[in-house]
Formats: sequence, C-alpha cells, structure tokens
Amino acid sequence: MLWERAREPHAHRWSLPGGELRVDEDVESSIRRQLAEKVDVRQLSHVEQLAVFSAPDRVPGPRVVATAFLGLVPSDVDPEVPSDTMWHCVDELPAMAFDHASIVGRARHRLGSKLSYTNLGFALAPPEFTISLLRDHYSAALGYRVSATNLQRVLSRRLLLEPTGGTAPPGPSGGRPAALFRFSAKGIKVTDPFAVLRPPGSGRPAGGVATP
Amino acid sequence: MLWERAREPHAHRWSLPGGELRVDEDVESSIRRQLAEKVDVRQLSHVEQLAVFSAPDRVPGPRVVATAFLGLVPSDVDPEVPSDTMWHCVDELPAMAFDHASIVGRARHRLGSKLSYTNLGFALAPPEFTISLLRDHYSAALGYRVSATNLQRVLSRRLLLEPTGGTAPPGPSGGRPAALFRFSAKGIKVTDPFAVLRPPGSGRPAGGVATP
DNA sequence: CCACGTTTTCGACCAATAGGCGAAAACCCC
DNA sequence: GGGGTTTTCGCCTATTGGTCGAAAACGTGG
Repeated sequence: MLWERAREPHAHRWSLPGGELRVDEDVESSIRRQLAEKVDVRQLSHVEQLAVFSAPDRVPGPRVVATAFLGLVPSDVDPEVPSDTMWHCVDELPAMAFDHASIVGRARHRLGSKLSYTNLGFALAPPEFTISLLRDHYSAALGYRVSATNLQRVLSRRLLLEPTGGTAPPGPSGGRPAALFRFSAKGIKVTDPFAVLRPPGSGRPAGGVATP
Repeated sequence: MLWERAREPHAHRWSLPGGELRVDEDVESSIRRQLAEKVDVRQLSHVEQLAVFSAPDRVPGPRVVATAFLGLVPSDVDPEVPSDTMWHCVDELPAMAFDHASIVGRARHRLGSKLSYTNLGFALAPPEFTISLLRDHYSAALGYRVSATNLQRVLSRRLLLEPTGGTAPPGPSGGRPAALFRFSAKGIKVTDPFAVLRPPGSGRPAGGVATP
C-alpha cells in the first residue's frame, strides 16, 4: 500500500506509509497509529520489525532514520483508504520515493522466508479459508507454484489446520466444493516459528541438526 | 561482552557496548566503530540487526531509541578489552542496565534459530576447525547436546564442509586425531540462509512446503 | 611393547517428512 | 445423464535426520 507524495522532495512518487515517532510511543505503536490515522488500516494480522534504514543520504536534507515494518492484512479485508493511497501489486510497483523500493524488497524476502518456517501464511488468509486460497497466497508470496496437496499435508502434520466442517461454494465453472479450514492455534501464536531445531523432548524427530 | 557503567544512571551495572549514532554514518557503521574504538573488537565474523528497542521509558531521562545488533566473533580470537569490559557466559549474566537483559535474550533466541536454517554456525568457529569444536559451539548456543555424527552429515550433505587434509593433535587423554575442516563457500556467504523453501529447479527436494 | 581407555570417524539401519502422481469425489453446465 | 472442472485422498518414492555400534587412530601405564 503506497501513497503518492504531494510535496517535494520526490513529489508525485509513491512512498510507504509512515511518519514520525512521538516521544511517548514505541516504534510499533507508532506505525500502528500511522496506519490507523492516515489510511484507516487497523486490522493488521501481523506486524513485525523489518530493519532500520539509516544511510545518511537516504533522504535529502536533515538526517532521517527509519524503522521499517512488515505488516500483513488478511486478504478478505479491504480497508477504506484515502484517494491518494492505493494498493499495488508487488510485481508492478511504480517509481518509489527515497529508499522505499529496497524496503519493499526486504519485506518480500522476509515474507517469503518466513512462510516456510513459521505460521505466517495464516496471517494472509481470512479466519476461514480453503486450501486453494491458501495455496494461491503462498504462490503469490513465493513467486512460484505451490501444490495444494502438499500444502495441506504439511500443514496438517504440523497440526495447524482444523476443518470447520463447512464447505465453500464452487466457482462458476463448477468443481467439487472446497472444505473450509481455520488456523488451529494449539498454543502456538500465528507468528511463532516452528521448532526447526527441536528442543529436547519435543516431537519433531526430523528437520534440523540437533541430537537432544 | 559487557562493560561496567561508571556513572549514573545504573552505575556499576553491566551494559552492552554501544553509543550514539553520528550524522554521517549508518547504524551498522556506527556499531562497528563503537566496537573498534571503545573495546578494540574488529574481527567480527557476523553482524546483523537484531531489533529496535524504543520503549519510551527504557532509559531514564530523555528518550533514547536503540538499534540492537547481534555480532559474532570467532572462538579463536580473544580481543584485548579495557579493564572495565569483560566477556561473560550467557548462562551466568550479572545484573544488567536498562533493558539490556532483554536485548541479550533476543540475541540468544535469534542465534539459536538461525543456527538451524543458515550457515551462521561457521561464524562461531575459526577458519579451520574440527567437528567436535563445531559441535561444542552448536551445543553451547542451542543449550542442549548435539551429535557430532549428525552435525557432520547434515553439513556435508549441504556441501558446507571441506576437509583441509590436516588433522588436529589429540588432547592430553589421547584419542584419534580429529580431521580439520573449513567452511566451503560454494558461492555462498557465511550468513546466507539455506533455501528452506526451494526455488524452482534448485536441488533440495525435501524440506519445505513448495511444489515447484 | 602390548593391552586399555579415549576420541574420532564411518557405515548401517530406522523414522519422519516432502514431492509426485493418479484416481475418486463432488460439483456445474449443457 | 454426460462432459468438464475443481477438490480431495491414497499410494509410492526420495531425501533428510536420528540412533547405534563398530572400526580407526591416538596416548598411557604396566
């Protein structure tokens, strides 16, 4: 989500939403406030620090240090945004202001990486979803095709999928109705990493380098 | 590595090395400068941003925002440090100033996580090392025992170990002399992550959720 | 100098996970 | 009801990680 700068420097170029840190808030509160106040985005399913961008000349004029965040919104919510703000496809980004293009690059890389070893994928989907929808999100974020069969099996083995019992109506071209699932938080927060190196006694025999 | 604060606030408590960001440097240059100037640590095998700590009351007095880093030094180098500075075992840390204890906690967590899906383990070891040494580093960083057999096989399969041909002399209690290895950087930087989700066409059939 | 303990190394075997494929199920439209 | 479409499920294979035990290579003490 980008908004078009009205003033110099870099007028008419697109930039990431953000703003100045107040003295009475931390950086996460700040970015949540900016998103809520300026573009009315409040239903963030995931927020995490990305990195600090601090090159002395990243912005013309006085030095500005930015703490960049990766924020995700479920694909079913479509927040009202002001007229100077627009959602863009990450594959077709316009010219961006300052170093914001590299920030987006870092965010994409981080999202792609974390999809494999965390539960972050669920932050992209609505509370109830079909495997096909989830696969489409994974494919979009990763940039290559993902098999629904495998995705379902892998996530099921990790005890992350819980069938709701309901089904989604098939599309206009027919097809078997898809089963609906929800994210099964068995004591695991959405953003927790899997135990890639299993701690002693946990139930993940394969995957990692450990020998408890 | 901590140094003991001489002045209030939090006098006599231990704190992480650091200092103020100058206007002509970015945060990584800054932390490298601080480490070089103040404690003469220059041979960092790995430096990465950890997180921004920005709670308004994290430091008494005027607001201070800190960008915390994780920095690693190979286990064979032992830099000269000033008299008020000391290396501490992470399992026996003294009372620390400000929020530095939580920073260390985050660093430990990050290191432990990244050991499994990156090559970061090599940043802990000297250029030539035995599997036992590497295992000890892994065990220390992870907090539980790691099998040398497994470690060698896993890293070998990932093409990260390259035998130097030499051997290390056995210890005072005898034993077969250990073979020496070096990190085999086949175009891969020490800190690069493994391809946990393999991009299409790469040679990593198992591990991950993808189906290219 | 030869048995003994020690440490490392290697091979064999097992368990668990991921990927591929095809068939069956359940739906639409004509 | 037949053909096309989409989802789901079950087999099979490949690769990885974990365990175990034996063999190799060393120092030491009798």
